[in-house]
Amino acid sequence: MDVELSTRSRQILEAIVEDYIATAEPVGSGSVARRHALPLSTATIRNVMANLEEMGLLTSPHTSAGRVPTEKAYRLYVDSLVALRQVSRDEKKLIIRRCREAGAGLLGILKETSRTLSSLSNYMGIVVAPSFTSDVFRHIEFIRIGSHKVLAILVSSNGTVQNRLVESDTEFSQSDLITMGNYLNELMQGLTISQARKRILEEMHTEKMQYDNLMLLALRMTEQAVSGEGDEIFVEGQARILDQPEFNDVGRMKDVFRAFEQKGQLLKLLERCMSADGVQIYIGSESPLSQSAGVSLITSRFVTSSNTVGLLGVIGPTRMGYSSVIPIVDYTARLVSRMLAET
Amino acid sequence: MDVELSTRSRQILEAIVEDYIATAEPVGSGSVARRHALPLSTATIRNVMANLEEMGLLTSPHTSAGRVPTEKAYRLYVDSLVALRQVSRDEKKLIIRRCREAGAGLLGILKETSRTLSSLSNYMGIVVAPSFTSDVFRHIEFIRIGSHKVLAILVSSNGTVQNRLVESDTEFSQSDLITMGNYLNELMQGLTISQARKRILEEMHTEKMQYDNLMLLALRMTEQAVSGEGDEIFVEGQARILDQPEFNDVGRMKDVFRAFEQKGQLLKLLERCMSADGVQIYIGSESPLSQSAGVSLITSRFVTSSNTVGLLGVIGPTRMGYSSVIPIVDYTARLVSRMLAET
DNA sequence: AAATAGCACTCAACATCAGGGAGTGCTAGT
DNA sequence: ACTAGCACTCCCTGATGTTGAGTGCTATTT
Repeated sequence: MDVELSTRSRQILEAIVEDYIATAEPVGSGSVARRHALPLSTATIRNVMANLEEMGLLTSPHTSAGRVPTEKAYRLYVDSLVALRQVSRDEKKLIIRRCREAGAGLLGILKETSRTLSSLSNYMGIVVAPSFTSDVFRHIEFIRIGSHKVLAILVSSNGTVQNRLVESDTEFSQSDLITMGNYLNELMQGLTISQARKRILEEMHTEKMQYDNLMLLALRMTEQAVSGEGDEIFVEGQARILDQPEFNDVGRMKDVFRAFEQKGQLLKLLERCMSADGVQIYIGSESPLSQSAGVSLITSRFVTSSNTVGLLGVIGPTRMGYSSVIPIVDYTARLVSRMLAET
Repeated sequence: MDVELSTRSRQILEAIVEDYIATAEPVGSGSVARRHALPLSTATIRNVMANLEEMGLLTSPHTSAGRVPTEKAYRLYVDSLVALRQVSRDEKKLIIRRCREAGAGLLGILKETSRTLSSLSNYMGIVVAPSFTSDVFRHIEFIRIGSHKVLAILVSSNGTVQNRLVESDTEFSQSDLITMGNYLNELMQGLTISQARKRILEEMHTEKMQYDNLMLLALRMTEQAVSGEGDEIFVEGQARILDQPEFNDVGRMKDVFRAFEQKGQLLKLLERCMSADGVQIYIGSESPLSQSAGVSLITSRFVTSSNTVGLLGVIGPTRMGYSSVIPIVDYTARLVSRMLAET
């Protein structure tokens, strides 16, 4: 499959990919010769281009138009042609500053980060917060709200707070709530949230519990608090991709926006990206979002102080400025990890 | 300015507005006669239409096209022509069910409500959560997270929880934190969050505080927790308006999406809508979002159990199905208020 | 044999033009 | 006071022609 490519072919392919990324228009032999000052005639370039087309690296929208890179070409480009730009000092500063300024807990930082990613890349920035359930339990607290309402507040190690309003038939005194809290804090000490949940379910079926109404209720309430869906995902800069010429077509635009309507779905798709370390690049149909075609995804994982892992990245058209976006995603992931580690 | 309109003129205007709402296309004298079975010839209708145009209620995009209602016409239509549809039993059921199912605290309900509004109206649903700062303080709690990090958790009467991670130079023991909590709970009892904030600032300058380092720190931390921006606004169903033919134009679409990018801005604009009771209708340039033209806004306030007030509504094109959307917004606001009152 | 120049060919894009039709305004007749 | 009739306007559609960027092939040069 992977035919050997001569240096010249590679040069030309690179030129075409980069031209196309820059202009969004099919690039012809003429433009390549002109813009890249290769010591070759257009005819020669045409020959090479014909080869590349045969190899499935280029297509032409119609006979008398230039060529457009295929996904395979982008893949090749990303794997072995692209010269990654350095993240500039200014960009670094911006990322750091934004991170600092957010400062309202983990989620605040992550939300701001998705903004930053979007504004630096000029595409959509996304951040998937680390799953709450894989974080380590830190503290639970019950606060009496009404006669039959209790607010359960659950804090995990990375400082994320989940709260759940729970109704119950019985009425609790404040001291009941404290007793319950102590008991449960003991019970879940050092476990992850999902382990804690399992432990609670076990405990609920213990014999002694059948007679301790109070504790049984406490367990029930905690179970509810602990079983939060609450995985957060931040998508920012959707309006930005409207500037991309490929989305001038209303139909395509709808596709993209539809895809981002239900974040639940999105979350499931993105989970696949979290398996590997380092920057991951998904081009077009490789991307888990493939339903809405023509979209590429560049992601990297980050870790929190409590060793849970989240995902951040950029979504844009396949025709994306890989050379600058890849380093930005990489740098941002490292930086966020570092920032969170300080916590 | 408000010239008397004959019954016939009003009938015709109503017909035109409704036709245009249904079809999004300039409506001519022919269609009016056909679709609404008026006992009039097209010529007569034409005369009337010419009058209406002169009054600034209609415009024609060009000589040989039909007429399109102006904002003024919509205003008139909404004020005195429209026959409001009843909210159907099914719709009511849906609203209630969605509300029930959400159930994860105030914000959960509101988020779901914005979804519901969007799906029932087929436009964008928006909900502005009641401002946290005007709610009544209920409880504050400090939880030790790291050696120099404390998580301050602030609960208000309607069950909303704000949490803020605070760093400090001093190290606190758990019992310190409890003392602080007790003191502050006492101090802010019965105040609204913004009153509480004022109280704290006063207290910080009290003479006795200058010597009680612990309490001074506690106040500082609380001040941070209390000064949260955290006003939430939910916008749902943005993709839906892409189906509206007026937004087939990419430029206009961009406008709208841009406007919704920074929710902070949006919030400020919407505040204006919260002054009056009942359903508010803003047509085109009347709407606080007027920058992105051609948009109407229908809102109504709702109240929580602790008497703070929020806003909910629908955003759509000026050519909006007022007859069904107005009752939906009205009903939803009432229902949400009722649901929250039960808390 | 590899690179180039030359040339005929293709095809989207743009402009031009005519016919059709929906709609209008006006006038004269009921 | 309404309606019928009619000339007129102007968008829309489709047909037609032209242009130009780009191609593939072939003969020629290096």
